[in-house]
Amino acid sequence: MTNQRHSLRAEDAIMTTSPVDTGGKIHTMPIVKPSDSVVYHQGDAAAAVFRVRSGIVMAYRIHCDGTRQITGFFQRGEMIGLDGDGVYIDTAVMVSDGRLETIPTSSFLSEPAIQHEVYTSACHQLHDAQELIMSLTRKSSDAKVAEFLLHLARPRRDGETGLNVTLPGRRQDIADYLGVSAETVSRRLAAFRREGLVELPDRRSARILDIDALVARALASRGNHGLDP
Amino acid sequence: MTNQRHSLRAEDAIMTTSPVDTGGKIHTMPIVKPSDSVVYHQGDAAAAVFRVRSGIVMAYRIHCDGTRQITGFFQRGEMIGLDGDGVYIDTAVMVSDGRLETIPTSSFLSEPAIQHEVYTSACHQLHDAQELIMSLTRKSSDAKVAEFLLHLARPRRDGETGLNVTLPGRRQDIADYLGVSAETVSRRLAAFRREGLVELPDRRSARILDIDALVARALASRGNHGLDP
DNA sequence: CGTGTTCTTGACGTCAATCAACTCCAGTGG
DNA sequence: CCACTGGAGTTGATTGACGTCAAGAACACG
Repeated sequence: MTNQRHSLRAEDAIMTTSPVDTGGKIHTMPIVKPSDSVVYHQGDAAAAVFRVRSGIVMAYRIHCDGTRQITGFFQRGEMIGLDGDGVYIDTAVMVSDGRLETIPTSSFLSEPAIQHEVYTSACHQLHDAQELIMSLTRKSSDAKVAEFLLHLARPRRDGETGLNVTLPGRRQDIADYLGVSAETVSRRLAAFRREGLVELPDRRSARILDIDALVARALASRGNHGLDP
Repeated sequence: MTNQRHSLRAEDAIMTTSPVDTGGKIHTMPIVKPSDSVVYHQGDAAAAVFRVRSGIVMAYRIHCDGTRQITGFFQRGEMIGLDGDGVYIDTAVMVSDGRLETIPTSSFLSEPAIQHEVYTSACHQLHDAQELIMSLTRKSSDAKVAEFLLHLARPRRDGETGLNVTLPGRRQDIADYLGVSAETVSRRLAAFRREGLVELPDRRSARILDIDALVARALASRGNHGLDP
């Protein structure tokens, strides 16, 4: 129903799944991954988790009816590839060029410190997933898009009057993350532009002009078009 | 917007937060918790995780606008109270009488086996949260309710022609889990009853009569009322 | 400059929230 | 035993938001 073309170069996955084991040493050197390459596939045996060193990674799952749900965008410092039963629960793809650190699952069975770090990361992601659930079910499409822009702006604020954000993917990618249609994303962005809340210099970037107004839009829940009494 | 009355007896929480530390022994005796009592509160310092021994526990979060999102129902063997930063990320309440095992967080710093078990549980919950995200955003209310009934029936199948499930909470609770209104839950259940898919002996239980038809309804995505070609 | 992809914009239909009655209990007290 | 009460559930009518379909515009590619 959504997009069937996942635009992934499958051959890139080869260099991924082989964990870099530097002769007994557990901590591994970062591997370079080009844009659009697959980090790991949903359902594959989970040999390692990865820590993002640079670039943006997106994780998604394919529904039985072919629709795609993007479960998260990950940046520097975040862990991806967590599993519970030795199998990856989602697919991870590079959205831009970047570097990843490989941490074999065998290593954190022996090293409690690493295990604790991975555990903490899992809890954070659980927290994020629950936040996403709140957003997806209780917010209007308007609020979803507004919140999404603010979420992107949070880590990278330029101290200027406006905030520049690079949109991680096409309209359809954003739509698959927010659980709306691509047309709706387009409509809401256009509305924000018309009202002077954002500028849209090109397809992959946005510039926030009125952050307070955007925050107000992000907080509004279903059918709530103003402030509460 | 949803319900403000959380019907919780706050005084019950007292016996909860004190972890049962039997003189240096880490594994703890189960504590008895009556229905509607609070296991822990969102935002409280996370002193322990809990394993459910009997009864049903529900976890929820309160949105800034007062709406409630139930993040899960937990039964025997499942872990609750996971955190990443020493603070509970949701509130847990007993839906029925039950017993809980208390596992102080301090203990699984020293015991890797426990930590690994908690980590595995965190990953499972992450998996469940992502499944919930898929359901919430891509499915019709019809499919949500059907899937919910099947989810409840999975752990406790009676080998008979019909499957009896006890509904964990009122209509509003189910609604807050599925991200729909209570009226919609009522309507969908009534529709299933009218079509002979389920029986509703009383308010807190359901009996699945035609599980295949229910599965078909659960798989249907938005606007898909029949089979695919 | 042609072709395919991505984005935008409009028209229309549908599903579910909302509001509002009404019913159905469980508990309470006369 | 029955009226009263309040919460839970059901059902109907209405409305709005968003998905879908479709056509066009903007952009990227060779």
